[in-house]
Amino acid sequence: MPAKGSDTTTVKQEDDTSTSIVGTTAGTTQVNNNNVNSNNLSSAAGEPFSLIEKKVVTKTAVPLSGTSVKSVGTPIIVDASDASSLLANTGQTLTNIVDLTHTNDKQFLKRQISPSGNSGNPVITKVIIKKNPSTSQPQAVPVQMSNAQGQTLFASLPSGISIVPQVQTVTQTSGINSPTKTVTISSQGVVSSGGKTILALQKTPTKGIVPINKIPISPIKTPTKVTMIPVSAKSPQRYPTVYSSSVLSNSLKQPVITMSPSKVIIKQTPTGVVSLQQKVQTSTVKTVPNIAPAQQSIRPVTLSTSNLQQIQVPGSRFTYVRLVSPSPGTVNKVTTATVQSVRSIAPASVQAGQNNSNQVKITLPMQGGQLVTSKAVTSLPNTQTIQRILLPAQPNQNRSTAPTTPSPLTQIRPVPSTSSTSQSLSQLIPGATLLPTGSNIQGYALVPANYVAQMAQQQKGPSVSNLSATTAQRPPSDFINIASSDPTITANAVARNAPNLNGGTIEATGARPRKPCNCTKSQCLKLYCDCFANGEFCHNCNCLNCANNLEHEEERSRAIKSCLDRNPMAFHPKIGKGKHGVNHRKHNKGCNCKRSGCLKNYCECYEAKIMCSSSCKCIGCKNFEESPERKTLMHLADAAEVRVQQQTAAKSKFSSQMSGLPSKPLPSSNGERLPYTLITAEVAEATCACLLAQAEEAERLKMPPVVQERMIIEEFGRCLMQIIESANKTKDGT
DNA sequence: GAGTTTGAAACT
DNA sequence: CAGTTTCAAACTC
Repeated sequence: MPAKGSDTTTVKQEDDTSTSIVGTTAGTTQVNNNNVNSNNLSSAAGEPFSLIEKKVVTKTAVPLSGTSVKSVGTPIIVDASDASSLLANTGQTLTNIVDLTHTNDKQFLKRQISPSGNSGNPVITKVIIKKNPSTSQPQAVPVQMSNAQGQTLFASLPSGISIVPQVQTVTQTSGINSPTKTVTISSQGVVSSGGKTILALQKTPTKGIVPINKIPISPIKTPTKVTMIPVSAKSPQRYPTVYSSSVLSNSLKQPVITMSPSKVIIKQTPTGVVSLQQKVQTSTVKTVPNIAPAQQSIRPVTLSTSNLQQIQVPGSRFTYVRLVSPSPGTVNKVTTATVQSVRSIAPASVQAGQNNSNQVKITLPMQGGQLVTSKAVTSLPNTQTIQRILLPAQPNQNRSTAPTTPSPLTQIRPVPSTSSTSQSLSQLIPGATLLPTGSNIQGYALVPANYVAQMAQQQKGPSVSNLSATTAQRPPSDFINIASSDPTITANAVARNAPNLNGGTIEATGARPRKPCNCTKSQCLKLYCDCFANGEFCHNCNCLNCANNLEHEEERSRAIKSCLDRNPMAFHPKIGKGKHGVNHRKHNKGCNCKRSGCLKNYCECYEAKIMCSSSCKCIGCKNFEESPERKTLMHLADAAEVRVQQQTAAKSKFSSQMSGLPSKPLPSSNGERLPYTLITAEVAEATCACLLAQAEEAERLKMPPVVQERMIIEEFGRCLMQIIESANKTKDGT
């Protein structure tokens, strides 16, 4: 479905991994899929251009359930003029971006380009890197696009970064039996296909394009190269942060895209960095596995002239800067703007002012339809040294049943630790934590994910202003990692993070109850440490000599790299989908149990509540479907769970009954404390008798034990009520 | 809470 | 890749 006014490029493609996402001329992007749960701003799609106000949607595609699309990447905006050199410089090749890697079809790229002689209209060239049909070498395919409206939508970006002010739709024909697929390139250059957000390369705006500032998306040293936006996928599961060794490795050196001869995979790094991962000799865009819908969208980002708060970590040579929303609103609002994710794609829009205005109004859809809007000074000086935009980290999770509660937005941005950064920092997303460029881990920083909620919790609900003030002085230990606050999220370490973390309670802030680690020797920098394995900072843990925090960021980064060197999949979820889909989870690596029969939590499969599979190398496994031992355990577990639930319910009921009563003894007129003074031995005895009678009655009715318990407890509640009533009557003389 | 068991991770 | 060691969680008492 070509967007109105957009050019259409038809691509014949054999691969059918794509569905369609259609953008509009307004720059909004709408996922063309019924499954899309766009909870807000979806109506914005199709909005025509306006000279007064333009909308640019920056978002990732919503995963499309029921499609085969697995990979949802990150829109990457690259200066087309640099594309070739980028490839050359990296010594690698980039071929598969939109999966346009077909080599034998002259129709590979049927371009229907608007007349370039569209006088007065800016002509923008987009470049898609694809495989050269004849040489199989990567090449940049420029696609000219003209703005049908002849309007300038985008102010100038930092040199090299551009936004194509209109959407281009690429229709893919996936072979004879495959339906036509559409790939749409949104106005930000986000190439999306079926929930996949794919790399788009765009040329710097040509003459006539009005500069705009945008969310900083550029490497510090080469401030225009890469934009990374959250990865998403269709699976309802949420999975741990994906660490990419190659990316990390590269990132530790140069902020460049990691590319491979055949594919670029946009992934997340350990620190939540959305990044790219190599994958060789594969023709399809690889899935970032099992990221829940909640993770699939770009977190709402509000550009604002936020207050910048520099955080000087004692003993650290880093200067951290974080943004705090200048809004005098509520904590919730700040939290929303900072860390909240949206379940479905909620397109954020950038509303550009009049041409040449250097203000951009960013409207960001928030969960629940709430919009947070703020104005931002958008001039992004070319001298800015922001190296990379690290967009929201995806929380770690491997439980398919995990609800998609908001996960924290985490952002990592290296910045120079000089005062000159203030201006550019003004565009940072609230909550961002910045690393100085001087760091040899520049390009990475650790973002205080969820810190707002944490602070709210720790500080017993401070106001926003307090939040802001205190944030600046918070020690790094208060910054937690990029992991999710999802109460049910479990992290990468599969088994250990199975369901009932911290007893299954959910923190008051809604943050996931994270089980504190107790590491003593690993400094929490090895995979032994669950926090580390989950891509999280230690926080409120019991570990000794912990280095899994901001204060040891370099060390931590090295450790991550080391882990990835050993095992590139080290930070991948251990539990993946089995052959039969989401409902058949499977331990990717399999367990290796010898003595536990795979029926204890030592076993990662068992702990993850999945059965052992052919991948397992366990001995004496009893964790299979027909295992009587397993069934027995399951029944026991179920019974226990029911019992706990009933007890909880009974407690709750009792509490509600008691809620109307004085919480502490009220002094009576004569100094007595009623009704408590009435609980004499006789009263207690009578109460016991009532309870016994109730127990007998329950037994006579042959109620299940749990029901009997409940009956007795309820009887006890009634007794108490009677006692209290009697006390009150006595007190009142009635 | 201390000690033991267990299996993944790390190491050789 | 296999064997061994280290480690921290799970478990037992």
